[in-house]
Amino acid sequence: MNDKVRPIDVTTVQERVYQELRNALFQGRFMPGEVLTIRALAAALGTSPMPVREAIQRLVTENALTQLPNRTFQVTALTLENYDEWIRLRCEVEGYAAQRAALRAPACVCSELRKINKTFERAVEAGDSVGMLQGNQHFHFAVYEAAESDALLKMIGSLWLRFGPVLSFVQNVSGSTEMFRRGATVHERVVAAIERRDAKEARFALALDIRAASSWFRLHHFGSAGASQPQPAPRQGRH
Amino acid sequence: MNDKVRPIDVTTVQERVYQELRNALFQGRFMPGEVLTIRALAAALGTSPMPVREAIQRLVTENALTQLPNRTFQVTALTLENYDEWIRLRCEVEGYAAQRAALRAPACVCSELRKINKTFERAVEAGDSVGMLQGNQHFHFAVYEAAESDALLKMIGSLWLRFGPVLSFVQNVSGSTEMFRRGATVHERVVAAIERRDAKEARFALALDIRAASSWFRLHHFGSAGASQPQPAPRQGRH
DNA sequence: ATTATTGATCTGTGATCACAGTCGTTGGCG
DNA sequence: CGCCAACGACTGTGATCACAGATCAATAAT
Repeated sequence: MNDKVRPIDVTTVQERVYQELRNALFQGRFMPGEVLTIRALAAALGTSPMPVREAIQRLVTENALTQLPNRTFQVTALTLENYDEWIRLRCEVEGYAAQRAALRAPACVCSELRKINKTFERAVEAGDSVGMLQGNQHFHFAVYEAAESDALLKMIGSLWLRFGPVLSFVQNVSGSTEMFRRGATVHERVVAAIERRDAKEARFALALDIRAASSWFRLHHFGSAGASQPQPAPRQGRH
Repeated sequence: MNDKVRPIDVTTVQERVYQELRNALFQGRFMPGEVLTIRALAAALGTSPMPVREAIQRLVTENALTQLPNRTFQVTALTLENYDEWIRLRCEVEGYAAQRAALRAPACVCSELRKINKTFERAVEAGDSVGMLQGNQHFHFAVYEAAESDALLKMIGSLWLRFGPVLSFVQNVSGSTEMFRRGATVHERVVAAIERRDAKEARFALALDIRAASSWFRLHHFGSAGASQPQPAPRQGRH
């Protein structure tokens, strides 16, 4: 019977709405601070408000959306005050993931990572801004998947949700090419560290990548004023 | 007019349900693997099913509850396979919080921490098992609050949610007194490190505390061997 | 006596409705 | 001309209902 019909999607409508909103946030299709209404989303998604409100509540729990005192929802806007806070958290958690990947990843993933980074580099040289963002994201998550921890991967995905809207803002800023080009170099450094199982260096290099990109973002997003440099050196975890 | 009436709770019913369930999980009032039904909870809480399902969905996104393929909900049961995974994550994240606390905390919080730890020690010596758990939790979160990061605090709370049910299981295991007594000693080591702003040592000591407690828990919860015993909760779920 | 089937009951899910707030606009009054 | 009040069009929230799938139990058939 398997040759006659194929399995269909049996997931909940609410789950699909959640995934759709998540993807949209990831790809920066929403602006930071943008107001979302349940009914409008329901109409756009072609469902009733019911699944949408549950999906929205889940995103609020993840801090991807914020509920104002008016009880209206908006895409969480990173302020200058808590921007560095989030970046440092990312350095810790994603650095740990890289460290774990260096200890666990089989050798074959390194060539895979290099291939992904090559695609990323091509997008950079071509000036394809959406390709850059996607390539960068693709590389990072390939590393995190190599850490082989569902819990960790989920946590990182939750962290990235808050930066998706920021990306949308940076898409059309000139000068990003140079920044991404340096990023590709650091990526190679990460892969090399994973290849020789140097967990400490993998962690440092990945945190460096985040820190470099974040300071560039901060400069163009908030302006230079008040910009405090994140911690001078990454702290190594002990085991 | 302020002297005639006092402010009342204007939060959403859904929010209150969420907090109530969260507290219940924190305090280990639910068994790992216990099955929860929306209607039963709604009746127990005195509301309609509507706020409950939203609260439950939020807890599912936090991995505090799990939705089976049956689409029924159960309190997430930590298996031997992913137990260590969660513990290592906790060591990283909570260790980072301790490190941050060491760098930021004003001196006055150290005396506060010592006071909390003293209360904890008294509960240990008195053999008050719920007092031990509460005291331990109280101390840890006092440290994490000293890190002064809402995002971090929320993330840690989310991590602890999964260990609440485990605590309920360990409450009536003999020999916990000795374990907690050692914990109080390590707590003191954490405070000392924070006091002299030794971030590295604070991180190490706090991770040590988690690791020591977790290996003790694992021994009594899963048994010494790799064989994981069937979950202590009722029946349900053959999938 | 044992197995298979059917029926009742309970599960989550989605839609719809009612309601109480909030916001913006428009109308009328000073 | 400017300000304020009232109205109307939104918002999220909670309750209720209808329905499909799953579970369990009792009954019927072998």
